[in-house]
Amino acid sequence: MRADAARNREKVLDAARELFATQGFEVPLDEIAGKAGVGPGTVYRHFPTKQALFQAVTETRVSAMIASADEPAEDAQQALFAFLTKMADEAAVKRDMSDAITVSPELRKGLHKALGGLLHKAQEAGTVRADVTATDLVVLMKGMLQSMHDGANPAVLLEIVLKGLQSSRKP
Amino acid sequence: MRADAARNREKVLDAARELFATQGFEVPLDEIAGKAGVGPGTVYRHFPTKQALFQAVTETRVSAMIASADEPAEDAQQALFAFLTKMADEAAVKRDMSDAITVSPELRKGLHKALGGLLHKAQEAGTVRADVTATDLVVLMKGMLQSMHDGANPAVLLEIVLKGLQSSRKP
DNA sequence: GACGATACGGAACGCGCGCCCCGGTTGGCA
DNA sequence: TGCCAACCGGGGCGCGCGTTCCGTATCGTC
Repeated sequence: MRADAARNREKVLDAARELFATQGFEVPLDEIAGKAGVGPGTVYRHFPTKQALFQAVTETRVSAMIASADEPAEDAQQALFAFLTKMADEAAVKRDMSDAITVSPELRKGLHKALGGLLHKAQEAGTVRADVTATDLVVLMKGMLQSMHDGANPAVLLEIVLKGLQSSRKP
Repeated sequence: MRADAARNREKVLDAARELFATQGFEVPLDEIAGKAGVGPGTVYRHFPTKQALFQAVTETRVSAMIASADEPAEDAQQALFAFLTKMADEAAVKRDMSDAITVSPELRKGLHKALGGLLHKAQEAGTVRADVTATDLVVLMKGMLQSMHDGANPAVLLEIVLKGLQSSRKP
């Protein structure tokens, strides 16, 4: 690959990282190109589609988060809640976290699997209500993450969801 | 108003009711016109904008719901939760309920006010966590209602939110 | 320093959709 | 029944945006 090509690729990725984070997936691709100081055609030389660029930007962060779900934990509920908190913290600052669930099937599936594992263990421990499915949780989180960008208090939202997830059994 | 005009107006409203309910606000206006058996121009003779048509369709239902919030109740928490349940039940069947919050500022304000009143009373009674604002609640509900159309179990989602809203004080 | 391959920029295309306009039609009053 | 105003259908415009195409500039090698 030619040197200027590699340089432009990085410029595009930098611009995309910032604009996807602040405006989400709906930011026009021409705006990304403009911020990167290149033409739209150049973007398409490096990424076949807008989705691919988005995935390139989010994949790293999301994959790291998913990987963190595999670490063994003592308290199953604690592990699940920590994961959800991590998601919420990320989404409170970067707008592309919630879009990743919608835009990229791969990332969605990955999240679904990671959440499913944590959820299952917490349910077996009896501390999280048993009638929630992994799909419910993914979708609920997507809605909650989006709500954070509409003027709601992210911390309060998260607390509500976490409390709501707890099993109703009285100890 | 001429007789055929009135008839067409009704046909448009009927088609809009059905399509907004099943597909939400993003349904193309031409599709509504097509289902009504009229041209797009005819729709615009009766409603100045797509938004106005949407509002005409949803206003009645939402206003009725808002009005029901004014009925005096014994149990403040019960009143709030009943209202939220009503919203969820409606949204589980009609897709335009959640869009109404986004599309129509009037309806959003109305909902905000109604929810704010119920919330305030429930918070005074101490049964609902005090750090939630009316805006938080509107936005949270919007996210939850949208989530219902993404494959989540509406009943479970609602229960999670209701439980999460309850005050943490141990009686 | 010249030449071929590679990459660039941005104009242009296609598409979807909200909205408007106009030639033709229809309803209801005299 | 005839006439005019009201109304209708649907083709078309404007716009935003993802994507592509191509003439031009740039890189790196011989």
